[in-house]
Amino acid sequence: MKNSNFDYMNCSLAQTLSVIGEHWSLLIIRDVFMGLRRFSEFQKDLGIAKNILSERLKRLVAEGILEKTKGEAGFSEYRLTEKGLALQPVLLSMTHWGDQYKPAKKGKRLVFVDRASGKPIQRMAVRSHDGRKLHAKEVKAKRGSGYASERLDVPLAE
Amino acid sequence: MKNSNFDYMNCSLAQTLSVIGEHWSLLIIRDVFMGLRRFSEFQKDLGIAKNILSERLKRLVAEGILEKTKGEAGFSEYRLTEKGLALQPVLLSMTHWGDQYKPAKKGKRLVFVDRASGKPIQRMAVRSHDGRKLHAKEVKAKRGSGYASERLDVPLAE
DNA sequence: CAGTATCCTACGTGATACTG
DNA sequence: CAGTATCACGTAGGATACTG
Repeated sequence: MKNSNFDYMNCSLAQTLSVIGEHWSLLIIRDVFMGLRRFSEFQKDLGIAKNILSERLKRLVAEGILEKTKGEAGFSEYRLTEKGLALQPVLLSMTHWGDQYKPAKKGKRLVFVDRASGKPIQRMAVRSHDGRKLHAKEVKAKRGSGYASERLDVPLAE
Repeated sequence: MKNSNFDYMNCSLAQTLSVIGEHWSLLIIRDVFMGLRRFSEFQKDLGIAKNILSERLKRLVAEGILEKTKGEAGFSEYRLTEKGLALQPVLLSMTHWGDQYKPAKKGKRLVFVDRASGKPIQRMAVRSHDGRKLHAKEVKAKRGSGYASERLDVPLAE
């Protein structure tokens, strides 16, 4: 790839990929969602080289997805910002897809529950304005005001 | 990375990343969602090298995400299988995040609508069993029956 | 503990030429 | 049109040693 990011593409998906679409970033973010906070925890959990981890954390902080603070014990800690927390639908959509199409033999590896009720959350789904679940083929894309390229104007999943 | 995939990790997210977590795959899938079907269309739209595109398409077909058929004109066509269509929540979650945090100057690049009503779909959101939208911090992870590693057992976004 | 600094290797990628 | 076959390159990534 020319410059290893997709900024030049006028596409929100590509924009997102330029930030998190790289081998380690999403896994680090997942770890933070799972409650890991410290450099050594990420390193142990992921088996990632320290120089790479250092670089990735720096990048995620620079992107405003993580924030670095000093923990009680005086060690550095990384936590999700709101921008980072907003990635949860992405993580859960991917996890649900993996649950369905790349399942573990014995059942789901993780179950996500509503902290208040303890009941599992719904599967991530696309919903119409009035809340009905939509199948992929019921959705189509239209140009928005920010649409800038000469990309083919074809309906989504026609 | 040792083997460029994450199969060794007991994690549905990592499983999903091993299939689509690579620079071009998701963008190809997006193109198919947008209605592109042919090798030359992908190549032109993405500016990807032909050998790479060939390899990626082969992989996506092998994974059961795309299926290759002969179109009317005798040319090869690629279409999404149900497994591929099931990735729509992933794509839309990423797109919505990009819309919010990496916006185009003039507004949304694409708007996704319910084909029947023409009205925009809802933003992708995590929902409780009874349909309430949940904030990231209201969700926590619990071990499922397929949980197999000695990973730290920490709550999600505690 | 939480990194930084090097070195080295392998793989993803791009460019180009060729084929059925 | 839809690929395949090579080659050449850059950089992400791993390993290791070192530091505040």
